Amino acid sequence: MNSTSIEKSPTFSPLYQQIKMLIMQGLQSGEWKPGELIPSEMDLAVRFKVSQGTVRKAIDELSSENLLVRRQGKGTFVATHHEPHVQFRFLRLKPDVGEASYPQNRIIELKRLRASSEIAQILDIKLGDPVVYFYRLQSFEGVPTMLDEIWLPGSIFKGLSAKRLEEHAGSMYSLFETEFNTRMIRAVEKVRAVLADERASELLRISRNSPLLSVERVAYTYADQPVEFRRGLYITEHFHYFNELT
Amino acid sequence: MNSTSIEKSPTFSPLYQQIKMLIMQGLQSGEWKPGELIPSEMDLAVRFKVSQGTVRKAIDELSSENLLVRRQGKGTFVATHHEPHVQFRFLRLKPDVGEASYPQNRIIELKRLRASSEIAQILDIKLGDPVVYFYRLQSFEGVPTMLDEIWLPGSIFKGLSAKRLEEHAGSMYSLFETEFNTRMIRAVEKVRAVLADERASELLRISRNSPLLSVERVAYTYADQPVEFRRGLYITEHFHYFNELT
DNA sequence: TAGTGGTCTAGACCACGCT
DNA sequence: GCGTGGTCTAGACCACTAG
Repeated sequence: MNSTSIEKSPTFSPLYQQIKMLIMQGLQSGEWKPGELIPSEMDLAVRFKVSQGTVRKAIDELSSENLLVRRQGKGTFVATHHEPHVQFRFLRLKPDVGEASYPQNRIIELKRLRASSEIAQILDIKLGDPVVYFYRLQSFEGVPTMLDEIWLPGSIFKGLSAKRLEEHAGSMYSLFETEFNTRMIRAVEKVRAVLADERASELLRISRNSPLLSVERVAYTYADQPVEFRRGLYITEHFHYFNELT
Repeated sequence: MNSTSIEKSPTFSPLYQQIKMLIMQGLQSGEWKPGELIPSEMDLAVRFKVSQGTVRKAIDELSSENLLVRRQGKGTFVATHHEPHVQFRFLRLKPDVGEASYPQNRIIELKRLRASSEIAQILDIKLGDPVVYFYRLQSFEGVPTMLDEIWLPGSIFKGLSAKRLEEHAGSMYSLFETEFNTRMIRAVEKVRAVLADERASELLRISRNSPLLSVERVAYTYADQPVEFRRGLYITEHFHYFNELT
C-alpha cells in the first residue's frame, strides 16, 4: 500500500476499499474476534498511514454490512451472534401475535456422512468429503413448529455434538462462532409452500398434506464461503415468515 | 435552520439529518419527480448554507434508502420504478431455473368499496372510506402462477381502471408513480403456506388443497404512509420466494 | 478528564459523461 | 473543457463513556 498515491490501472480501487479489505482480513484471520474491541480510528489511521476520515469510511461500510458495530464513546467492536438483536436477523419466523421468543430445541439425529453431489456443490466441497448432518425439532411453548435438516462441512465442524447443539437453543450461530471459529455473515433463502410428508407430519404432529413453509438456506462466512445448507419446514398457522422490502 | 450552530436539546438532530429531511420534503412535495435530476451537491450546499460534505452525507443516506440514485459525472436522480432493476426489488418470486421474466397480467375484477374495519386499520384510513379493490391473475408463459387481491385507498387512486392496469403488466408501481403521483418506497410482507381454496384452485387451474404460498404485503410511500394492502397466492412448484439475510 | 466515535468544514484532486 | 459525483486530507469541535 502506498500512502502518497493510489495505484491506478488496471487494478485501481479507492484507498478506503483497500483499508476495508485489510480490516476484513483481520476479522477473518481472527486477529480481532467476535465481541472484541478493534483499535480506534486514529490508531488504524496511523497503522495504515491514511487519514482518520479514510479509516472512518471503511469502518462505515463494514458497519453497514453488520461486520462491525460502532459504539460512541466506547469504540468499534466485532459483531457477534451473541447479541440478542442479531439473532433475529437470521430467525425470520415470527408469531402472528405477541413477541418473538426462543424455541426449545431437540436434536433428533446427528450423523457424519459423505457429501452427495448436490451437497458438495452447494457447500463448495468435493464429492465424498465429510459432512455433518443433523435434523432437529423446535417448539414454541411445547408446540412443535419448526423442523430443520442441516448440512455442514465436516472439515470445519469437527466434533460437533447433539448435546452442545441442544444447549444452544435459539442461537446455534453463536455456538458456531465460539467453538468453531466460524461466523455466519450472510444467508440466501428460497421459500416455498409444500405439503407435509410422512416424517414431517409425525414429528410436527399434524395431518398428512397439511401445508408447510419450506425454507432452503445457504449461509456464508467471510469471503462468501458457503458453510451451511439448511432445509426447514415450518407450520405457519400461528407464525409467519417476516420480510421487509426496501 | 441555522448555519452557524446546531439546535441543541430537546430536539437536537445533526445538520445532515435536517438536510436529509429538507430533501425528502422536496421529493414528497413533487418539487423533484421520479427520474428527474436534482440540483448538484454544490447547489444544494449553497441553498441550505452548509458545506458540500454535509449535503453529501444526507444524499448518501437517501441513496442507500433507494430514494435517490447517484450517477458519477451526471448528477443525482430521483429513484423511479421505471428502471427494470428496481422492479425486481418488489417482485420476489423467481423461477427455479432460468431468468426472471415479466408475467402476463389479467384483471379479473375491479370495484369500488367502503373500507372494512380491517382494511381501514391497515391503510390508516377511516371505516367506510372509499377503497379500490381488484384481483388479478398473473401467468408466466401462459401458466397461471400468481393470484393477487389488492386494496388501495380510494382518495389517492381515483379513476384507476382495469385497462390501465393490464397494460402495465410487471410494473404496477411505475403506473402508480406516473398517474397517481404515489411512489412506493418500502413494503413489509408476511409469508405463509396455505391450501388452495375454491376460487384459487379454479383460477390457478390446480386441485383443491394444493399448497400455495400466501404473501400479505403492506406497501408504504413517503412518511411511512400505507397505500397498498395486497394478499397474494403463489404456486411455488417451479418458482420460489427469494430472500437474502444480511 | 481523557479517549472514543460523530459531525462539520474547507480545500485539493480524481474519475466520469457530455459537448 | 467543464460540471458532476467520488476520494482523500487536516483540523476543529461535539457527544458519549468510563475511570
